[in-house]
Amino acid sequence: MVRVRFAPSPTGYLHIGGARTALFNWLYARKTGGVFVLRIEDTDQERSTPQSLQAILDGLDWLGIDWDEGPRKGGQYGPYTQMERLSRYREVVDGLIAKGLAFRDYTSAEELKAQKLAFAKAEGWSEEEARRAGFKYRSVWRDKTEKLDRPHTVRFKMVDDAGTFGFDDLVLGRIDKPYGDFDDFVLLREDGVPLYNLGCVVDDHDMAITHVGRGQEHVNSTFPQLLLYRALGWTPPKFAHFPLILGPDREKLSKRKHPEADVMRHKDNGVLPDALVNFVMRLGWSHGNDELFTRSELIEKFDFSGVGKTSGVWNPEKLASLSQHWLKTTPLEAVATQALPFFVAGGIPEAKDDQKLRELVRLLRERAANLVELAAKAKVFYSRGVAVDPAAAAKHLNPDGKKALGEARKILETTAWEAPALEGVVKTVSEALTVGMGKVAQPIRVAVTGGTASPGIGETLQLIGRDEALRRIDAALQG
RNA sequence: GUCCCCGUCAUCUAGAGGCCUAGGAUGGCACCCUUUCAAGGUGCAUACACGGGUUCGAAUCCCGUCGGGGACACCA
Repeated sequence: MVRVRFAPSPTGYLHIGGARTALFNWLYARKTGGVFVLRIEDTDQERSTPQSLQAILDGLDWLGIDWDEGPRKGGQYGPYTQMERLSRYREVVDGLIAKGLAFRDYTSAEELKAQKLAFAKAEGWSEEEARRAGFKYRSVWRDKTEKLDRPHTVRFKMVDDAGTFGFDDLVLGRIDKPYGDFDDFVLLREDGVPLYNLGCVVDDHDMAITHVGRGQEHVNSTFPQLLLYRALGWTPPKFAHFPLILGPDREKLSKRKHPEADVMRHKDNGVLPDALVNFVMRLGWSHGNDELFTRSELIEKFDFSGVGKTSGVWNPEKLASLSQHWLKTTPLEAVATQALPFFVAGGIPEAKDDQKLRELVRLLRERAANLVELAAKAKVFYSRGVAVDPAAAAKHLNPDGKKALGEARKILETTAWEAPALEGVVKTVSEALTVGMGKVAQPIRVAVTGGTASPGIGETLQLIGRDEALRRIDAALQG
């Protein structure tokens, strides 16, 4: 039974990279009939907030990623929030200490920092560069067993071995590193709260996780984790490290530098969740030459073997293109429902979930890349009167244009107000005046919409409504 | 700096030694369609980072160089 997890820390909104990690894992669970666990890694007390947790849950909900165990759901392996599992970490750590595989380190943070600095100085590094001076920490307490009544961390006693160790990554292949590359790393802080490596390993084991899929930034932390599994006598899960998503500047997509890193920003931009999912999937995963995937196709086709190794750069044009595609192909009802808030927010407070909304969505979604654009184009169908673009007027409401418009107005007066009949008026007038249909349709379009671009003129007139359309034409004739 | 990962069109990628005069998608350009816009159709331009090997044959395997990214916390 496959059991995978997504383990965000609630320190901000749902990040695009996190969302894709969640997606890959979720897809794998759904494909294999396995279980998708949502675990909250809230051990960073400084930064974790309930609001962030909510934001992450909202993001997953919006994307349509549901979990089988975790917050709101429960499950037999709970609790699924790390701060509720403190006693378990303590228990595991005590066992490690008893076996001499971990130790209490009474070195204070200040002392440690001083050691680092001294080392850096000896190596010729400046104070700012101390963290990358290559300092490998071996505590003076690592072989001592006494228990003092003083604040201490618990550290893993790094194995001293000249050799290397490693693992077979499902996407990267074999990776090995020397033991000497690692510190006596911290398991438990002074306050008894676990660090990432400990919490992650204990929880993945306790929750019976079979596959750990995460971003490539975690490759290096896999090594200490591997050692922990060994020390605890547990079998490690399989690991799959996914390539990173880079911003347009080719650096890792970060909340700080890249606004597009926020999943919900795309919702606000009027992108459909299926479009964002499709886009983000193709960043780092492929299935032959396929580009478009429905949710069920993704479930059917996803596999870690299709995940690539190279980081992908965010491509807004492609997102826009996919956004438009999904806008056009998603069932009309669903699009209309999602469009309504954008109408209201976009200056059409009177918009309702009615026939008019659906008709507008049907016509306008062919011409918009997202719901924001769609709502903007819909505005003219609700307003009283319309502001005519001067450039459009100059081009199409010249004397010839007005003549055609006047002719059309006369016939419109007695025409049944339905798209096909209204469309026919254009033809009638163009034949009567022996001019092209564009010479008739464009003046009408400019008169009733204020601009040169709109859906078919018949549909446009019908949706604006007889009275309002004639009123706008009269205004244009007089202008 | 050290270690790890990666390196095919501008971008996302297909490609598992001959199927490749390297394919698809997005973007760009042109044309077609056309009452506008959009969509759609057709076509064009643009890539195997570089240098050595291995092989009858390399985008595919090996080595080196260069380039990019990531990790180096009592963050995750």
